Amino acid sequence: MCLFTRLMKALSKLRHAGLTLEDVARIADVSPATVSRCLNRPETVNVKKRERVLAAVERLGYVPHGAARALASRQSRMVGVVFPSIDNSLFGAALDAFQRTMADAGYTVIVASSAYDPELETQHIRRMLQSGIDALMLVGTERPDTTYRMIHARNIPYVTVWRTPGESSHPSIGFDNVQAAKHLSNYLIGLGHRRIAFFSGHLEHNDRARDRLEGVRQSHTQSGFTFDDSLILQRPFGVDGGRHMLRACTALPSPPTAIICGAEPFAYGAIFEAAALGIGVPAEISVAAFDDTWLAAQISPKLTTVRTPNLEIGEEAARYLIARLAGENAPPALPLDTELIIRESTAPPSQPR
Amino acid sequence: MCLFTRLMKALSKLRHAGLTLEDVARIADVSPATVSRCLNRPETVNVKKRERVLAAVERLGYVPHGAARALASRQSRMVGVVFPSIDNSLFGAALDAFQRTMADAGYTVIVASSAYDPELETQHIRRMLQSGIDALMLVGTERPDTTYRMIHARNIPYVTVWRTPGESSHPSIGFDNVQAAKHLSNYLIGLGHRRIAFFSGHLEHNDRARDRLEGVRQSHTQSGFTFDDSLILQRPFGVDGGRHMLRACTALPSPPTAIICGAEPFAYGAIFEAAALGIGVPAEISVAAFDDTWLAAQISPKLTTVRTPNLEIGEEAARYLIARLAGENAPPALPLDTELIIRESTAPPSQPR
DNA sequence: ACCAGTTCTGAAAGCGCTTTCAGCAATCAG
DNA sequence: CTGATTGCTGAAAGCGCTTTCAGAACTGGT
Repeated sequence: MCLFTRLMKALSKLRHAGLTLEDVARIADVSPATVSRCLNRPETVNVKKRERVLAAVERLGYVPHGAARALASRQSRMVGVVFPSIDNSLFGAALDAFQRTMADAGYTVIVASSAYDPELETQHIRRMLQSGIDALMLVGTERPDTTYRMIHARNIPYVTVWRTPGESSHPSIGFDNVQAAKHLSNYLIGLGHRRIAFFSGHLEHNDRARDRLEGVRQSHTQSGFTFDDSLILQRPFGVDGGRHMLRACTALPSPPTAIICGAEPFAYGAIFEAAALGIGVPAEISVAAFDDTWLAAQISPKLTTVRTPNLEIGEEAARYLIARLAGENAPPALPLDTELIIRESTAPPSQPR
Repeated sequence: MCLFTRLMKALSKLRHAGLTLEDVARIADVSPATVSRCLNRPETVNVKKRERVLAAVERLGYVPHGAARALASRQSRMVGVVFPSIDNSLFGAALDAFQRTMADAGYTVIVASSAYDPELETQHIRRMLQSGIDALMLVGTERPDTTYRMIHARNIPYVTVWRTPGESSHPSIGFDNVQAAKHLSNYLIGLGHRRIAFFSGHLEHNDRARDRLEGVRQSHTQSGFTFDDSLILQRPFGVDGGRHMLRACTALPSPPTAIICGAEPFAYGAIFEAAALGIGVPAEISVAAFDDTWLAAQISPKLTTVRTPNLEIGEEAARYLIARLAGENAPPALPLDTELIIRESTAPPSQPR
């Protein structure tokens, strides 16, 4: 029996290549249960014994086995994030902040990128649920009911970001896209613009973009103007999309005098292309956008844009989930503020009509 | 006993809020072992029985419990990545590719950002090892021996990226930073430049940056010129660093005629600041860099830069790890190619001496 | 010196899955 | 028709940890 046990232990060593809690227990001359307690709720263990155990842990370089821990305690201390894209400083900033806050609370973050593909998103969510994540963060609220059912079935806290709680029934941390867009549009209308184009990625699977468009619409209506739907352009996300759309809309019989870009890369593209075409910004056409990523204040002309609280979103989302995970019934944070930052890319139209 | 069992089951349901493999087994009228086999090695199960089981899985919406699986099978199907920064399209692209390739092979990716802080990196690695990752990807090879020992102790495959195998004894996927820098420097020297500045982030914890500097040095030596160490500037990573360094070095008594930026954001900063200062690029000073991220070809003047295979690095690293995980003793891929892309930001110096 | 109350501790029972192993049935060679 | 082989299957033994529970070891009040 003793031989057998030893053999098994040796074998286990070979495969696992790591110490078990039992090894630590033996060295510290306590029971495995006590070692476990030292690691999880140290205050419940006699101080002398605790020191002995921790010393043994240190000396052996023992690292607990996460899966075993997760299985026994029913929590993995991992949280999942599915973002439309991570190769984008917008989400990058939020992710960074989220990750940092989570790490401070002892959680590990799993990330996946859905590439703006709803089906891929579902797949990632399923895989993460399966990995046993304790919580989940998603962008926007638009996704099939079946997906939400999957999440509810696991009964874990989750949070959607980049929109406000008001805009859906899901716990949500973000800002009011409609208001932000309305504010920007009002500013442009105030400058005298009457033909405003809206540059966007595909609206179909992007509730944030649709919200922003809605804000532009409302701004027009409430100012007594009509928004020309033919000035809504859609292209794949990226600078090139912006270049294309600028070319397309300057070629129109009655071109717009201002452009609102649903995302900043479109604005860069528009400004770069305008420069290449010899079209003055803002002299001949004004350009404005959302997000205020690092480039906005660097290019020339400096971009008028709506600063969105990207970092804060990541941080608040983490804080909310941590609170839920701790059993607190915290409400999701209030809507965060956006700020219209007026720089050089917007001006009154050259020939006001 | 039966009552007790039932009670336990019910309780488990409440907490886990999910089906167990046993539930599926009961519905499909087979043993749990068979269900497990259906999920893992379906070909070993009689086809009729298998269909019955899979139907039950489908019908119940059963999702296996990852931690239990990991514990029993000794593999978590998760791989870890620690990057210096994820809010950076450089690493973003690689991460995206890595993640996609890994997902296709059924692996989940855990990411953490070390913010270029070696201590934070160690901490993240420890945490990931603890989470039970099956493999690990790290940037560069410079880190304490203790960290590598931790990894070896777990006996999991790992790969370092952004350098070539030759540059260290660790499995490595990337390109030859020294050669790439030498090539770029040679080009500048060939144009007639004799005073070349090197803009860099902190060299201390960045082997890639040091390699690039080394390449610039070698290029000078082999061309018979001496590289002026006082032209090595270091600032925190980012556009602002580039702006500062440009200002600093144009104020020098004998300013450089060309700048090599160890990372692209410095080049953007330099070009933006030069524009603000009315310094002509490349008329008065040439600017070149590494990485060829999306912005390089968009700004004006278009940036001369070394295209680095960011995406390929992510993909190849994933492929390598997948092969190792499958038990193949694959060697890490060959060094990847870089390409000097000559655009508009470099030209012969105005007054060659 | 004794008992109630308090603090700690170790034994043991799982957590939900994989995997080994023995056994049964079906198949095949002789 | 027999014995050996093959293909599938279910029982059962863990994987390495947490957590419950009962009891040991103290504490202080009387």
